[in-house]
Amino acid sequence: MASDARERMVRSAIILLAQHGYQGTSFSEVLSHSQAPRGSIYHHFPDGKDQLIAAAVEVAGANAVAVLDALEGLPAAGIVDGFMAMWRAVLERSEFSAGCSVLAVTVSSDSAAAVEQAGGVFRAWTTRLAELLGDAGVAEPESFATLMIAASEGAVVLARAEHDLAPFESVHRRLLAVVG
Amino acid sequence: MASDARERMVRSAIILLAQHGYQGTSFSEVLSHSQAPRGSIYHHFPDGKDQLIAAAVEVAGANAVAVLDALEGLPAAGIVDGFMAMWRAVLERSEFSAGCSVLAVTVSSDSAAAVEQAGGVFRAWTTRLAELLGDAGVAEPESFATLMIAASEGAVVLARAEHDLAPFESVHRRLLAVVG
DNA sequence: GTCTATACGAAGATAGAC
DNA sequence: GTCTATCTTCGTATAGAC
Repeated sequence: MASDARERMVRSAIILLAQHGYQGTSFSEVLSHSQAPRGSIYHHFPDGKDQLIAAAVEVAGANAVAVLDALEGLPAAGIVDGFMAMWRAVLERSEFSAGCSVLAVTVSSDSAAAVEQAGGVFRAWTTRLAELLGDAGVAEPESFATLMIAASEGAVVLARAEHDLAPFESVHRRLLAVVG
Repeated sequence: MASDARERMVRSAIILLAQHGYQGTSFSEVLSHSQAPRGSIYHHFPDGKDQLIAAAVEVAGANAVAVLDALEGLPAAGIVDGFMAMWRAVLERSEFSAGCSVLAVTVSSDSAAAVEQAGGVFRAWTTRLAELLGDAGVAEPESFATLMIAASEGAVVLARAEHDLAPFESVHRRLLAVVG
């Protein structure tokens, strides 16, 4: 299928961003990872790399929102567990070689527009998570949602750097204690 | 002074890492930022970029440990405030263009050795912070220290992406509530 | 200890054939 | 819609003069 190539490239860009950051996500890497045909880069992304990265951030953001949506109606502890399980899966499946692609764009992109877009994604996550926590009866849901996003992002980085799930699990337990 | 050049280059590398990540910290950038003479790169860093980055991570790690040391003897809330003040200063002075250079190396370096070294720095911070918190009478000091490092690192990223100190301050307040 | 010059590869991007 | 070829710029690194 022809239009499959674009989707595969975006998906590969998300993975490569999560592993090696912005500059590590080169066209060559994306093409070899996605098995997409070389001549179709500027067909699908006429504005070049910026457009590819923007698509990747958008899709990565939407993916996490979908994970959050699936947690609707759960009690607070279930929401915490579900959200942390998503990040744990990233760490385990990649053997600590991948993290959050949106965070990677924030700290390693040279494009102000890309950072802005990442900020929008973080805001969307925080807003949706706060809704769920509020429905579950958590006090000050926005404040706890912000803590949860920040702590989980940081915990993923710590686990990656230390090649150890321990700091991630420690943060997970502490978040449960706070919300309990 | 001749031997000043090396120190200036390392200092510039720390700043550039915090702003643009690993690949954004090129020799050209480091040289123009540090005003160091071009011919002295491989004099001071015969092993090239890897050696420069390693020196930057080591110094950045030691700098934060020094900040922690200065908080010795304070009550728990003072330790939280002092640690968060360090990161707040980075965000404010850079107008949200800089974050943590050790985190940046973790997520955007292509060198496994550099990531290992970053992990060692995070461990050292956590250990020292846990000591201080334990002395201040905090229960489960290691677990809270890990949460604090993770949450502060994540909060810095959120504030950068959103160009707003609000998520950072929200996390700061929540950490105080947890420890208080 | 610092300089210039340069080698070599990889990056993003464009042109034009098919 | 995909291909090959090519351009330019930038990155790291080295050689050899001063």
